[in-house]
Amino acid sequence: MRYWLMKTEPNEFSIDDLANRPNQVEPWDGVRNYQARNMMRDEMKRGDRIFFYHSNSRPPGIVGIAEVYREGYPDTTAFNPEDRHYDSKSDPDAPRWFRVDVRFVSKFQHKVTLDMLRAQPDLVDMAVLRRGNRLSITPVTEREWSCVLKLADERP
DNA sequence: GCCAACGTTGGC
DNA sequence: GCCAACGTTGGC
Repeated sequence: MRYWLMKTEPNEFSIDDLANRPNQVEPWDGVRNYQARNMMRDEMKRGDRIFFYHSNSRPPGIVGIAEVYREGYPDTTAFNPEDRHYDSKSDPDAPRWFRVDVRFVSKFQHKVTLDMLRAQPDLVDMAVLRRGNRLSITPVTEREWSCVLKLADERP
């Protein structure tokens, strides 16, 4: 099993939105970046765990855990001209964009903030913390995963 | 609202 | 294939 981190703006889609969905499942669509597409299409497997990260939030940070519920399949929002993520170059016969479905697992008592992550020596190499990183999906190592879980627990 | 970082686009 | 222009991301 692998670990991931997925970013979302909570005013667009938050962990509470996910928890309130029927079956607590939601398709992660609208991603229009090839690196993120490749991870969803090729690498993310059912049962993989996901840190749910709120960006453009005060403060930004990890708010809980989700899991991959359905593995990569075509993102049909790319075919819909009415959709804000419409891409005329995505052909239904050869889809350009993919999504996974994610399922809610748990919400932290307290957000593990970006500042807390940056203060951890064990997390200096964490992909999401790399300077200038804008990828909305990044891999997380097992070591990083348990370090963040510890931070979530330690918080009073 | 600002702006640094970075991906994408398109002219050449 | 280069690179300037442009758009987006996301912290601050």
